[in-house]
Amino acid sequence: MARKKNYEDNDVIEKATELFWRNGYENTSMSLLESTMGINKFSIYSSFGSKQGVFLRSLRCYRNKLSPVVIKLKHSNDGRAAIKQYFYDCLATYTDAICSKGCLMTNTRAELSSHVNGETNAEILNEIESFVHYQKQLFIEKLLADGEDIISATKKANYLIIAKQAISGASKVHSLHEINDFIDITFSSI
Amino acid sequence: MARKKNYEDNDVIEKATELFWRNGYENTSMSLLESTMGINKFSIYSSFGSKQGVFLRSLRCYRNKLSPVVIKLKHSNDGRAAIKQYFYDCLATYTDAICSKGCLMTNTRAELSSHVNGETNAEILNEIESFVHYQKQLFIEKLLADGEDIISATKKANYLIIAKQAISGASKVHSLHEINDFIDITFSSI
DNA sequence: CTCATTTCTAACCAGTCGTTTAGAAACAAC
DNA sequence: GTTGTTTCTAAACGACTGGTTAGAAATGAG
Repeated sequence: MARKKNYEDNDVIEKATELFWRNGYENTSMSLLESTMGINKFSIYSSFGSKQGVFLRSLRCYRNKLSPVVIKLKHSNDGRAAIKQYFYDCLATYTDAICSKGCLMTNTRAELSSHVNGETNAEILNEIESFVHYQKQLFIEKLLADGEDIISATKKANYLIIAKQAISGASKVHSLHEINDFIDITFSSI
Repeated sequence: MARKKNYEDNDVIEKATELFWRNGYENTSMSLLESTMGINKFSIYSSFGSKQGVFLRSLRCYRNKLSPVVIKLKHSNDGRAAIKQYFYDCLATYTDAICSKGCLMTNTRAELSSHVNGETNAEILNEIESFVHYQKQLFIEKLLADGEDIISATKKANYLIIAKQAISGASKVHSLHEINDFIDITFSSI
């Protein structure tokens, strides 16, 4: 029984996600969020509470973007070949027409983990950590299905987790050629 | 024929380096630099011109810290075993009593390469890029000495450059155990 | 239409950012 | 001791930060 708001939460979060993805958390200001989301600070704060609230919703939005690729890996029967394909699929999501933005979660973990103001960002980092853990379990699952024993599957999963993070970072500063070299050799060794 | 300044440039830069290394460029404010370097803003600006000036001197200071490790690699005759040792040596410099700060150059490249205000930071990024290039040439040199042909040596050097950057990032969020798994498998495949 | 409720605009908050500057303090040459 | 030069302290600069708020505008219920 009152005025209706003229925007959809999911629509404006979609735009915020793109912005955080490109700029990082700290380097995305509220005024930049205002202009990009197309609503002003009052609306942002009344809908999402805080800058961190916007970011948490953006993280969820990002995971949704990623989920088809993750599901494809989960349901695949190709063992480590499926993991290699997963690497390529993820790499494709990092890159748009202009440049590579890397992985939003990997970027954010690198950005926030060094800060000492840990308490404030703990919720964000927990979300990311739990995804990384899920991803690692998927890797182990695929390696076991490929005939690996649990010891070496775990060791190789540790390797692959770090290698996948490397691709996120490298996609921003290296050529596609160099990254393909990296993926090739990464999977030639496991 | 005037007042003498009561600090040594190299001494205060040493402290600034530690600070940038731990916090990153953007997250190190001038007032934090003031208190850590032990001199006030006037002195900082008259000695180093700007925040970026302080950082460029800090980068040089960091390279000096790293140089014995690089020289050790350069003069070694152990081929890829020397590169593996170089990885361990670098990893050791990333970690102090409290935590791992990663590699200052790798951290900085990741932090600044995404910003669109590229012009301002171009000088910093150029310095870093030239070091990465030199490092890659060293890797190629060692692989060639190990009997590799130039094509595969180059491909493997691309792989190693990205792997080494991965260690910098991973050292901040993964256990030493996981990183050792990573280095082991990295060198088992080349 | 009236009225209560919600969303909107736009100004404002205190705090911090990198940088500058006026003036006091210290020093070397005379 | 005076003078000229440099370094120091400390306050201030405008621009920006994340966040708040008063009041106008819009809406649905009676």
